Amino acid sequence: MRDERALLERYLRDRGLKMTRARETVLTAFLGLESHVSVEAVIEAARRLDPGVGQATVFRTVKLLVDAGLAREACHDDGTRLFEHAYNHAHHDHLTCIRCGAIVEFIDTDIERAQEAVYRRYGFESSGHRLELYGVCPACAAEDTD
Amino acid sequence: MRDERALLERYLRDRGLKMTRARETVLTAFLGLESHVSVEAVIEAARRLDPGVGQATVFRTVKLLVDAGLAREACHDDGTRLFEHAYNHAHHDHLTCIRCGAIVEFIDTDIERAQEAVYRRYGFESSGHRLELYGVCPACAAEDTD
DNA sequence: GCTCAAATGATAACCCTTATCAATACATCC
DNA sequence: GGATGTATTGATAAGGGTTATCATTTGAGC
Repeated sequence: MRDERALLERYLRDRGLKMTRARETVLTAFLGLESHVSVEAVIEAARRLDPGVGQATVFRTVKLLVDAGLAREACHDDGTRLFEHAYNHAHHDHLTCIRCGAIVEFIDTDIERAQEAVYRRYGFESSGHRLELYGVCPACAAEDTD
Repeated sequence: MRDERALLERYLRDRGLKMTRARETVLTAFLGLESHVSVEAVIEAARRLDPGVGQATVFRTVKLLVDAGLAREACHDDGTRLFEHAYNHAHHDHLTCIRCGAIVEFIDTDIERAQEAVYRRYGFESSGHRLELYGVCPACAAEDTD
């Protein structure tokens, strides 16, 4: 939390922007939530800390957090964007259960390596990727056989 | 085209739905377009065949095409959904240039294999995945060094 | 052909997100 | 510490893409 705040302050200062109470509230709210949160969830959390926070401000601040490297946009399947922590959270991919929505975060070095090979094959410079695996988790699969 | 039409007809018949002129128009329009089209593009193409087609109908029919296995939803990064052909189009992933938007379709058996290993590791039944690699294509990278 | 449910198209509504703008708060300079 | 000028705020409206509503039309089976 201390680190994140310092990171955001530096990001703002470097661009002539200001550290405000609203931005601090949104940052605290976001850090207190688990992964894969919608902006709406951040709005609710922020208003528990300070009911006066406007939703436009939260949208703007979440975008700032992404630019500052504190948040990262995750999957957005139904038109709603989801965000997750990016600071001190190593890169990972997602394995999602299509029944119950459970999300497993994983990292697989074989996949990463193979992706690098694809970049080389087509002469692209890598700048990131998004991998979502979909399936049925063990618990939901067990229900099917009951 | 004949196959696709037959496929759609069977899909509709099995569900007590009807093959209509509008649905035929949308199917023809969609099949005549290249990969990664927005619904708006399908609307334009459909209205070139039959100006009277309503946009709500195109949205509904594209969804039908997805359910029938003729179309597949591709990436949707800016809030707009994109669709691509799914019939007689082998599974593939996408490598996208973040500068010029060029899209390379590729299939990599190493990645596919490694994904299967991830499913096994977590006990999930596979039901599909989405992989988008982002980078800078050779042409755009060359411009940077000019 | 008749019948009846499904489908259409025009329109309004919906959701998420962004723009507008007067009022306010912040950081800097004195 | 206080004035100054710009960034920021929050309320509201607007925007874009998608979906719901509903009277009218169309299709498939009898």
